[in-house]
Amino acid sequence: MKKAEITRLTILEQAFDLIYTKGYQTTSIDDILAKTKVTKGAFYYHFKNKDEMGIAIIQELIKPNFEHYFIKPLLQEKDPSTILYQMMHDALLKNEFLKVEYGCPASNLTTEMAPWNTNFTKVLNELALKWKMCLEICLQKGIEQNLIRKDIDTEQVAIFIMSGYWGIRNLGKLVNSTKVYKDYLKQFEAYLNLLK
Amino acid sequence: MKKAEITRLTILEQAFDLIYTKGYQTTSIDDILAKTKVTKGAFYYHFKNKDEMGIAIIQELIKPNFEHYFIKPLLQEKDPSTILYQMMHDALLKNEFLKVEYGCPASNLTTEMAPWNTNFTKVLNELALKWKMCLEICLQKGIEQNLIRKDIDTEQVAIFIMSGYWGIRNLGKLVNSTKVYKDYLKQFEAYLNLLK
DNA sequence: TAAAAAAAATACCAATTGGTATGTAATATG
DNA sequence: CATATTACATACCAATTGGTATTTTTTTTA
Repeated sequence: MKKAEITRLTILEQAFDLIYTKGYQTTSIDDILAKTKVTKGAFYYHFKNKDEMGIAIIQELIKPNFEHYFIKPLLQEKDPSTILYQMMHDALLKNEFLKVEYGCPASNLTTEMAPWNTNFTKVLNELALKWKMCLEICLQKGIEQNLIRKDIDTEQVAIFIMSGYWGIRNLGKLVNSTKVYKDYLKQFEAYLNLLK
Repeated sequence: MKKAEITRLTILEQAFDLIYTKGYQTTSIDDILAKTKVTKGAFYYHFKNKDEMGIAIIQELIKPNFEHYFIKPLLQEKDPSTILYQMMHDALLKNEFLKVEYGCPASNLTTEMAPWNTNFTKVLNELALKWKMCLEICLQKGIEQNLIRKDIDTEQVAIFIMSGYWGIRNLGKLVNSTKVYKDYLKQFEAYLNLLK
């Protein structure tokens, strides 16, 4: 790996940490420079401006993690309710990338940026849409294999699952404890049984 | 109503609008002054600083609305599943205070402020806790009246309901359409039937 | 190894931020 | 009606913000 690439990646990773813990707007470029020990010249050599860096963080750090924990599991050849429970369980309790006290990075950014920054929202929307689509595909396959009831509306179910995830992340952040995750998972399991 | 009180309330209401639509940090005091046509002297006569105003908005504007839509319905003498569905339905579709494209003000503030402002988080946490408690009380009464299964864990259910609400607010904000609210409500109804 | 291009360092800047100091008008009170 | 207090107005400020211009160092390439 080239030295320049390392610099760039360092900026992205450390900036992600700051933004994830403090929020995008409260993280100043000077904060990032102080943490990375990179100079302003180097920073602006790699990124046109702060927002471009923010988008790069989503694309190059958040997205891969998202693919791993939220998309890949859905493509397995197992029965959907097992898959969905496993996905939720691992996303909440096995993902060391995410910390309960800081919530979900993508959800945080959505809330913070949606009202005034369309670039961020566009990228985040793509992630959400992909997740929804894959959830639906997973459910549809289940229907075809008689593992899921035929009369469910896959879009409705996908939306219900997504909102549950985002919400519990937010609640976890508020109370700062994984206890709520575990409570949530129990009810999620009960809900999934409805689909069979 | 005294003139000074009107000034104060104007600031709170207009500032709420700005913060709800743009976020707390992106709303500057000068923004608020421009919108309200109040001078800086007047502003700082009524509020010690920006954060004190923020807290006042939660206590004096958000909280009453919250009590009306999220607490009061729960105290009715009806069967819980009807109450809960009605509460969710009205909160999402009947509350003109809240707009789909801007999400839930309390949830927005939680996400934005939690990592770095303990004052805000404390007040918001109180709201969340009260909601949870009242949800549990509502369910407990249902159990005693044989309207709700005895074997449910009221805390778990309360947590599941809360996260669903927050999540769907976030999703609504992302896609900017009440369609997801309606989809969500359908599945919420199905989930509530599980409790009977 | 010299020139060119890439990468990084340094110094600077205008705009905005939340907040203060001080002055003045309006209102209440005795 | 005099005085005190409340309510608001104006002008100012230090700190921070994202960003730029310029120079220097490092690396690549011919």
